[in-house]
This record gives sequence, structure tokens and C-alpha cells, in this order.
Amino acid sequence: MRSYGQYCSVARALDVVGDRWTLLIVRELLLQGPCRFTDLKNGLPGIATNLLSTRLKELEDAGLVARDDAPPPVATVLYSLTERGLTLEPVLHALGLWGLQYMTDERPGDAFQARWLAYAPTWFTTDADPDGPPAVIQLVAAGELAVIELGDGQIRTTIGRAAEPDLVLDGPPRAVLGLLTGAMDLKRAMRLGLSATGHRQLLTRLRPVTAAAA
Amino acid sequence: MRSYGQYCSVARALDVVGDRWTLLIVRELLLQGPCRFTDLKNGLPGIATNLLSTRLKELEDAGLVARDDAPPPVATVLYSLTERGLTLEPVLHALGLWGLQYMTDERPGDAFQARWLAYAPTWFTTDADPDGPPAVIQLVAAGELAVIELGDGQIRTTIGRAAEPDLVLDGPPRAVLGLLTGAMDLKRAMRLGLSATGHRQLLTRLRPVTAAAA
DNA sequence: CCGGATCCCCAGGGATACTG
DNA sequence: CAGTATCCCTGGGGATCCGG
Repeated sequence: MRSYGQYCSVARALDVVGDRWTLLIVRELLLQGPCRFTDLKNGLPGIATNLLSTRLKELEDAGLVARDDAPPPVATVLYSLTERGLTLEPVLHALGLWGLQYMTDERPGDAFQARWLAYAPTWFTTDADPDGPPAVIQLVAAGELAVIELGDGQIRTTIGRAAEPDLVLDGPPRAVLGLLTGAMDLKRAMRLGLSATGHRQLLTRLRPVTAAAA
Repeated sequence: MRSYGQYCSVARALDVVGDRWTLLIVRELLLQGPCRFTDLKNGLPGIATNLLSTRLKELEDAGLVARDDAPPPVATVLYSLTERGLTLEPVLHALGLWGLQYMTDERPGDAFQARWLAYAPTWFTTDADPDGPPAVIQLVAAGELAVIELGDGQIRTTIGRAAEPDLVLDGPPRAVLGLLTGAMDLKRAMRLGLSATGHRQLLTRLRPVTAAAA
């Protein structure tokens, strides 16, 4: 990217990660961990392969991404964030929190992936009852599956199906997400088609993070 | 900007503020407060006037910027951040903190303004002795003047010259900034040409904010 | 002088085809 | 699977011009 030519830390940050797609590539590496070119491509619907290739090279030059040969017998290349690349997490976090206000509508053509659903609880909610018993919530949105695990005051999420969830939330993405992030209450989410099966009391433990607290 | 077409809050945030120059315009409005087209242009060296015009329109459409007629007799237009626009501050903050690591070198052609120096202390340092006496530090870097005021546990900064500063820091931007943000100690800053005149003990009150604490 | 609008040109991005 | 090559087109940079 062309430099802004300003001795200002915001401008210099944007010199490095201000290019189109760059921060989304970092998002994918943050969510997926070390992964292949194709995994990134799949996690970034709409990106052109030449652009992905170019950006990865730029990120590597900037010292934010490492490109390693996977151990045999895989024999492929794995991309991952370097230590410095990982320090972008607060930036993505702030940006994601700010962007929540634009998640209230679904746009027909938009892509949607379980990973993008999964990061929401870990970034945008805290456990209101950190000493409470462990609990598992299954999320289902537009066919994408994610699992929230509460315990030890932590919120962890994984992709996929839980064996014995205490609560199952199933509905359109904006209802599931809106409920998790506090943008809407259960009644409103259910009016949008959400079903909540199991211990609904668990929802009170998900305390939305506000901008002020972050 | 063309939408990324992803139902992800980071992507949607970038749909709104991911365009080139957009976040820097927000930075200027944040630092300057309500100001005129020309003030913005001056605060954004390198921007083309048509782009500034276009971006302001987009930001207005997005509800982030308000365009108001200044009260007579000024008879001009004032741009300012709306309440929603102000909520971008944490994003700029995170980005600026991350970008500090790229401020260690000076690039000959780079523009530099007092405002960009002034925001550093308020964003990137805290008062290590919040109950200490009020104090005033004059910053001078590349001819740009800013003032840090410590008191009541707050750090306030203004542009310009202080009447009776307790400490004067004068030197190249990277030395002044490096000292303030903890990137270098006084000895190293002085080797880069910084002079510190007055109560140097005051420097111990400036505690750099780390990414973890932010 | 302020607040843009207009024009031209080029770099960067998007879509797709193709190759080791 | 992991990119590279190509073509096309949009968006940004730079300068100039114009109305108030």
C-alpha cells in the first residue's frame, strides 16, 4: 500500500494493515490458527486468489505472518501469525465490537461461517457468574454449528456439535448473535425465529461487553 | 466501498470505515473537534480534495459525521463527529497503540503535526502518581508545540506553548515520542538529540500503557 | 481564500483461466 | 492443492478550475 506519509502511529498502522482484505486475513489466522492457503481462501469468501497470495507475501514481509512447511506426510505450506501478528488481536477486537451495531440486518448474499459466530462470545461477552458450574451451550445458526463452554470464569468456544449441551440456541444468525451480544432480548430473538431449548437461565450468565468496559 | 459480503462484525465494520483515508479523517475530527473542510485538508497532508469531499459525504450518510452551518458571522460549514462517530475512538486507540512499534524511525518525507504528538500522552500513558501535584510539561518536536498537563490523575494535552512548564522536552519527534511511550529511556532519547530541561523526575509519572492493559 | 467539482491518468483490486 | 498469469475495471492521486 502507498504510505500515508504521516508521522502518526495510526497512519503508520494503516500503512501496514490498512489494505483491503489484510485485516480479514489476520482475522482468519487468528480464528483458525496455522492453516493452508485453501483454508484461508475458504474462510474469506469473495477474495481473489492473487490478492490472497499478494497479501500473504506482504504480511510475511511485515513480519506478521510466518510461512512454514508442514511436517510430513502433509507436505504443504502452513500460514500462521507471528508473535507480532498476534498483537493485532486488540485491533480486531475493537473493530469487531464497533461493527456489532451493523449486524442487526441480514443481507441475502452475505456469507456466514461458524467461526465468525464462535468468536462473538469470547470477544463480546463475559461470564456474569464466574464461580458458577460449568455449562455448555450449543449454537445453531443457518446450519453453522458452534459450542460455548462456560467454566472457571472463562468463555471458550469451538466449532461443531456438543455431546450434551445444557442449552441449545437455534435460529437465524442475527437472532443468535443479537441474543449473545445483548442487542436483543430473548422475546425479540424468538420473534425472529430463535428457539431456546434447555436451561434458559444460562443466558443470564452471558454478560455483553460494552465499549466502555473494553 | 464495496462490501465484503460477510456476516461478521469485523467485516461489516470495515465495510463502513475500511476505505482509504476514512479512519484518518475520523482521527482529525476526534483531535480537532468541529472544523472546516480546509482544516481537515491541512490535517491530512496528501489527501486529494475530491477524496476528502467524497469521504465526508460517505461518513455523513453512515451517520458518523454531521455537517452543520457555522453560526454567523462565520458563514461556513463545520464537520464534526456524531455520537456514533465518537464511538470509533477505541478503534483508533487500538490501532494507534499497535502502530507505535512503527514509529521508531523517521522517514524524511513524512509530515508531522503537533496534534499527532499531543494525542500520544492521553492515549498511551497514564499518571503513575495520580495523587501527585499538578505539573506541566512542554513538548517541542520539529518545531511543533504541545503541552501535557498532569493533575487529578488525568493527563490532558493541548497544542501550543505553556507559560511556566515544569519540564521542557525538546528534540526530534521519535525521541520525544519514544520517551513518552516508554519505547526508549532518557539516555537513549538524549543520544538522539533530546534535551530535557527542568524537573526530570516528572518523567517517572508517565507510565506507558501496554497492549495488555488497554 | 474557502469549499468543493471536474478531468485525466495510473495503481490496485476483482474475476477467471491456467499451471506445476 | 497452491498458487501464478491475465484481463478488465474501479477507485484513488494529482492538478486544475469554478462559484461564493
